[in-house]
Amino acid sequence: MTAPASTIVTRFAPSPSGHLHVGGARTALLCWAFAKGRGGQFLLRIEDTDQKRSSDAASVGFLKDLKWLGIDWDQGPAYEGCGGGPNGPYFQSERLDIYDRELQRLVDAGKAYYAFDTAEELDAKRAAAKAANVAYRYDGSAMAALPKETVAAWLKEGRPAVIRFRTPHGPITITDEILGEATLPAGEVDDFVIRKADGFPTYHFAVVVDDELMGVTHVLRAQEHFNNTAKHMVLQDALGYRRPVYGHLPIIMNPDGSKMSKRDKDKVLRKTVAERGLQAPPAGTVAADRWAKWLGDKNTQLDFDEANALAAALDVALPEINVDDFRRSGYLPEVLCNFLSLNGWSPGENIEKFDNEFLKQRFDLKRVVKTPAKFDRTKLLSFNCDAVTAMPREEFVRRAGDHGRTYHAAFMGKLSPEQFRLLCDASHERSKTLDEMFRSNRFFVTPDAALVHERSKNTEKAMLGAAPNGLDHLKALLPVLEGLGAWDSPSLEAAIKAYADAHAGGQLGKAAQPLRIAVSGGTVSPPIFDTLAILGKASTLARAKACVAAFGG
RNA sequence: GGCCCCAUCGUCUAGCCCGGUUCAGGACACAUCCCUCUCACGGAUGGAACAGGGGUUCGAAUCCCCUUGGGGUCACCA
Repeated sequence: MTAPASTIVTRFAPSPSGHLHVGGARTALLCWAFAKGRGGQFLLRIEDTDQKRSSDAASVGFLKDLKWLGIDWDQGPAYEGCGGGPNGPYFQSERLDIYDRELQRLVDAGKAYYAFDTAEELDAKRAAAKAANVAYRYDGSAMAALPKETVAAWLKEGRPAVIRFRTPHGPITITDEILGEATLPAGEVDDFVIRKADGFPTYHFAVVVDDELMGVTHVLRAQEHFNNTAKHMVLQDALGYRRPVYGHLPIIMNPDGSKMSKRDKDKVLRKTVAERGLQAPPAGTVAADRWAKWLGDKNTQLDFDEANALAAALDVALPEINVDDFRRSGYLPEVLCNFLSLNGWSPGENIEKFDNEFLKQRFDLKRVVKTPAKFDRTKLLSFNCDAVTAMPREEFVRRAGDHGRTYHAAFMGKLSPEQFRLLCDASHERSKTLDEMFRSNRFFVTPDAALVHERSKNTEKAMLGAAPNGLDHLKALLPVLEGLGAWDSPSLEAAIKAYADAHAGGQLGKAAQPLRIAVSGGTVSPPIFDTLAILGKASTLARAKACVAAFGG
């Protein structure tokens, strides 16, 4: 398991708050592809040094999402056959003794010092800098000059203290495989905190220590970390560590250029709630006190489950941000990976449909672009549609079934296996996602008596109007269907086509559309013969009669 | 605002490193038409970009500079 010294080791190091979003997934995927395509190892480390924001549930969520995407890790938290390894623990919160040891080395060498500034003091200085329109930099001259005895005494009396790194004065040049070289002028990096008052290391410190100890050779991460690299480099120098190769990937953004965030979900929900004038939360979605807080404060965000429940109740689609959102919406993991890798990279040669194996073989840093990418869900949907429709029949039945059992249990429970197969066959070629057939075919599982025949512009146009209109045809079709012996798609097709030929001038639509409205309540369904076959004779006739009544026949 | 980075169709991108083979290629989206029992799928066709300005050069999307625009970052968050 231990990697030879020459082996490439990459890592994905998420902080377990919230869910794995597409940006993080892209980083993980590319790290994985880079290492695995070169016979190296891909390592997963959980950066839970922020006690307030980290949770075990979130950690497990990340592992689950990574697994679903097909990204396996050689070292890291143990989960479903992945993980383990000689360099653990892989949760930073379990490595405090290691950080303390390294921290002490820096303090002993005079490369780091205790600082006792209060949050209020620092906030005031930051505010002043902002008011003066200059960049804030910590001035360490007072704390760094504190006599040893004073420090010891203050520590002893329990004053809150952080440890800051004594950043050497001078310009720092970052070398990046994607962006090239960049030099930060002297003074740009101040004496930053490396251990917080709660005893936990800061991100910068933990990252540097762990990357060294875990033998990470290549650090691939998002461009928002680019400036941090300077801090990591000075730390590596001070600790006598090796320097990994860096590559900063372009950030993935919203189509409107804003940073992708879960706030976008709240935006959609707020808009819908306002449009419909909703006063109270739909039952079982959001607790009353949360609802009031959310409505009252635009900065309050619903959590994952609340947002999904509310969206389901309102029947609105939320913009997908997290990997789990895409899964719920019926996207295929292999398609998501494919599309994600195309944000910021391309294999060239006009190739854009490929699997993770191909990505592993072909991914390299030279072809990573430097510009931020706007995430185009429409194109993703098109890719997904191609992959779903290209699936073999059996595979579609299996995967749609899995999806249905996970996200549409009630729907699945109301169809027999045979009905579900027929529905799959009828829906497969028009499915852009695995979720679509469940959302657009609810009428199949609505009890006959509960089906509403809505009087809308479209339905009235199809049913009413000059004779013979849709209602007339529907009435005439009733005895035809009633007299039908075999109730399957071919028999229905033969009978209904014969009717259309004889009574509607061969225009199948004149017969099909009234039937569609009769059984679905609306104007959209799978092909009508399949639809009637799945529904069965009794339901079809009951619904047709109810429809005749609803349209005044 | 300081600092850092970037700049090809609406979007993702190819081409740029090593200037001519490109009046810039692909995909998604869009438009028109066809197919059609609805919705989709599919087929055909079309419009669509080298941010602007200076250089260098016989020649620039490709090299240099400036302007403009965009992004990142400036926490006891990662």
